Amino acid sequence: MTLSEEDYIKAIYHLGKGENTTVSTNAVAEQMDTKPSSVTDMVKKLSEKGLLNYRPYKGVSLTEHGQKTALTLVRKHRLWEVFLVEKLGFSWDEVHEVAEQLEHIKSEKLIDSLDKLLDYPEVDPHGDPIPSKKGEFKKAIKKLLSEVPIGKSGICVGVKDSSAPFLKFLDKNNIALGDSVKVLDKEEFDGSLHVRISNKDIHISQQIASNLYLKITE
Amino acid sequence: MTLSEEDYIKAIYHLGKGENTTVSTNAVAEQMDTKPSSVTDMVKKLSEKGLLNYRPYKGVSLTEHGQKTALTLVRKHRLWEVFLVEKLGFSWDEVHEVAEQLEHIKSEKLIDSLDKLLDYPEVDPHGDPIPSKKGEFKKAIKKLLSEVPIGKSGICVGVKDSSAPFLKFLDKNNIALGDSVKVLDKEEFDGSLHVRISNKDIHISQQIASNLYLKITE
DNA sequence: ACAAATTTTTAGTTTTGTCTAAATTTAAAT
DNA sequence: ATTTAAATTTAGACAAAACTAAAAATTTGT
Repeated sequence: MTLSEEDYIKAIYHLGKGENTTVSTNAVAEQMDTKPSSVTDMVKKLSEKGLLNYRPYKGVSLTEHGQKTALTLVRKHRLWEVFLVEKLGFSWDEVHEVAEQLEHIKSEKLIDSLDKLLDYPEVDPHGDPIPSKKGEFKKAIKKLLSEVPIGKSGICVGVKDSSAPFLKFLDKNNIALGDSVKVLDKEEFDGSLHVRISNKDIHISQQIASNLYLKITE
Repeated sequence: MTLSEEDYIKAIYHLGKGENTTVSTNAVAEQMDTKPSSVTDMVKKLSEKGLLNYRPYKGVSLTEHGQKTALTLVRKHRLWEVFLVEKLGFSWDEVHEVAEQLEHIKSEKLIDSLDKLLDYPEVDPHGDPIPSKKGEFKKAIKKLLSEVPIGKSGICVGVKDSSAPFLKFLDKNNIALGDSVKVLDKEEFDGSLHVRISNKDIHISQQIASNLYLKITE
């Protein structure tokens, strides 16, 4: 598999949102930041290789084999993201670009050892689940803080908005990846929340709450 | 810099043995496992980019800029090798192929953080020195055990021959990377050695001794 | 249902890095 | 000092992956 082929497989996987939906040539072109005609060419090649089901004018979907390939790439990408944050002190918004490169490294032993080093994490720094070696994974274990019901707790696993001002806010309030968060109360009229984060009670606006992802624990 | 360009720079660097010698087109072709005509093309391109000094029929050498680029690549390659051995449990002979891929990852922050994680190592698992961020490094600090004089000590940093039987021998005799070795005595007639490794005295044949590298400490 | 708009494909180029075969330059040998 | 051999370069072609412009198929609006 070339680098470019892998990128197409991943793009098609993500456009199908993990489900195995059929996606359009145009959608792939936009995702890949390329032209539809280029997509047609590549899609033909990949369907000849047995990775895609392609019907002209009708769109593409991943074959079993393509699905497996995509999951392996997602697994690699997300494990590297965990590594960058946990072991090298990268912040959430810095990891993507580097992981995008690292996910193409070919070595099964490398990725299995990395998995072990990181103690088999289940989610990446954005709260997205990491497929197992066999390609299985739990999905949608993360929720926006604003959608967590009163009384429930979770672990802070990611942000939706990774702009500097937002990250600065989190920093100022000592909110970090991995922190345990419990929703104590909600204000009806403005949607703001009272939460407990590492034994401190703080008041959080609706805007903030709708940009912070939790992995629900209880 | 493309992947291929980086590979040429590294090949030319290694052929010049770190010194800035002029190397021939044919030598580069052999090293890169490609044809001399391909080398000519690439070498022209790289000299236009200011990385190589090229005179037709006379060979190539690295410019200042090329030298710097090569050292950065070597630094990345060797740091990744240390990572693979120290953090992921790879053996000496498994690291090269993977490091060959990892060295192309582009992120200064990544490599600096890795350096820190590994506690700023000075040599890679084969005993070769790791250039600093600025491109400085000590050279030739490793010696074959067979060339270490009686009474001197060193740390086991690498092997010349990484065949399975040899590595198995090392394993059986509890010789591992990082072990401290002292040369006690030499037999004149067969070149075999009496050495002390982690408080055990053992007898080592000339063949073995001439395949084991030490970093001399005293 | 049919014309217009949109999407997708085809055909023909381009760039990067490679190759083969032929030509040229340099080095070696008598 | 020629001739021969070896090394190197040039010329022309090819595969991968992209692009542009034009043609064909599909979808949409009325």
